[in-house]
Amino acid sequence: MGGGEKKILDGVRLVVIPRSRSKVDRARMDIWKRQGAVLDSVVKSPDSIVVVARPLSKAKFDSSVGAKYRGQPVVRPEWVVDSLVNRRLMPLDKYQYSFDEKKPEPTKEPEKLEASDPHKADQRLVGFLSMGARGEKGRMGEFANNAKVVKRFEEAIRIYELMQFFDKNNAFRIKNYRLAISAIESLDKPLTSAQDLKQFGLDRGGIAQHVEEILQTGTFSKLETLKQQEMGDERYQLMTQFKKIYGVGDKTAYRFVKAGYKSIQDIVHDQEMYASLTDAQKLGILYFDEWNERIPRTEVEEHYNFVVREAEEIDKNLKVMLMGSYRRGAETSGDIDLIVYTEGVNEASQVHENLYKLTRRLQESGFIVCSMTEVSPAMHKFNGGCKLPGAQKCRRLDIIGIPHAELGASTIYFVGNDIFNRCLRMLAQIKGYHLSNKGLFLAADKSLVESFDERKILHTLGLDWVEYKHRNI
DNA sequence: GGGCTGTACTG
DNA sequence: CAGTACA
DNA sequence: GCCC
Repeated sequence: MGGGEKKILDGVRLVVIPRSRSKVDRARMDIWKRQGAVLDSVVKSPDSIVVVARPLSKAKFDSSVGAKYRGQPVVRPEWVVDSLVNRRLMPLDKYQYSFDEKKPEPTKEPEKLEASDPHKADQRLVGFLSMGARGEKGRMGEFANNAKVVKRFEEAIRIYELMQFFDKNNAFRIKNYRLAISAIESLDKPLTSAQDLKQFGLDRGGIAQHVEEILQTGTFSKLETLKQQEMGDERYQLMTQFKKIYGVGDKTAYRFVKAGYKSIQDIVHDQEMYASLTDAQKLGILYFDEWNERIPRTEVEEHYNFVVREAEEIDKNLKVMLMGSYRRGAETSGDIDLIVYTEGVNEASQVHENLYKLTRRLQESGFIVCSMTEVSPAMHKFNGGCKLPGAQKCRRLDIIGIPHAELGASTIYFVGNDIFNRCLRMLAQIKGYHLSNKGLFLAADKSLVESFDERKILHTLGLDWVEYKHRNI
């Protein structure tokens, strides 16, 4: 994060209509402001540019912009986005908003990217996304404060996660603590005050206060309160235990706690309750121990090699790739994540059928021992369990079948981690795109920008390549 | 007070 | 549709 | 927790 580069929108007055307070719109306008734009609610100057953020009728337009409208340029938001991406103001006429269009016609590709400088993007998100690309984490001693704050926040997260089963939803609080942790971990210098987190926008607000408290007093009063609450509440420990059963989320775990169960045995012994469980949950109980064990990296590779050999027997062009935490370099994984595709095959029915063929073959060979999803010629994905020949342990196996053309977007999705994906999707939204496992699309008309080339997807979002091992955010 | 990522499957 | 899962 |  260098700073001090010229602001692309310096002095540009924008009137954005309709006014919206959605998170995405806000984040987007924050970026514009940081790039020097002045945002007005009404036209205040002959130079004002009216940005129509969403399709709008002429009547609405007239009432929004009001009497002060003097024939200013009226453009689609892509004008601003493209100007930022290209680091210069784009010609307005190409981006004219017109009321009659059914779909507001967006620019196809955001032209050629002249520079891919994360600076122009939401600094906070990009800061997190480039985590790990930074300096060595040597000089451990100097970073004691960083570690201390991270540890406290992690403890708080753990307790908030327990509490949200019973009380209100802490998910977004938890998310923000996680983002703060990522920010601190990406810092290339010792943490001495919340000011050090300015580049992430965390130099004021609740998180900043907590950071200051921990740095100055070594204590974190909020955490102490949380610990008090956790202690002496057996329900929390039980919830955590029950939620480790595959297929059991918070609602079901809460049901178990309400029923007074103290162990998984209690669930099985209650015939009525057991009968009410889904097949997946019953498997989750059956394989409780094995599925909560970590799988060594080398064993993940053995499973992969087995599947690859079977796939080759079906069709030389049937490709299998290892995804998930393995791809991020983890020494152990919770499950085995595979993508399968067939060279040159994009048609949905064929994609599904090829996944079906592979799954059937793996079932017949005895590798797949159980399944949580229906195995049919129309399957999109497989979730189940597998065992290597002669092995004792059943491992969780996920396979998704994808059109070859979607390899890049699918890889982003399936390599993860989840937080990385969420940041990326958020960043996409802010920049007027929509990112899913199927591809990167323009938000305006859902037209495909890129799905095959992972690099291109990141690049279009203003990011340089992010190594898989740096996606653990 | 309300929103906060996006998709697929089960029952 | 709610619940759960996947990243 | 953060932002409007």
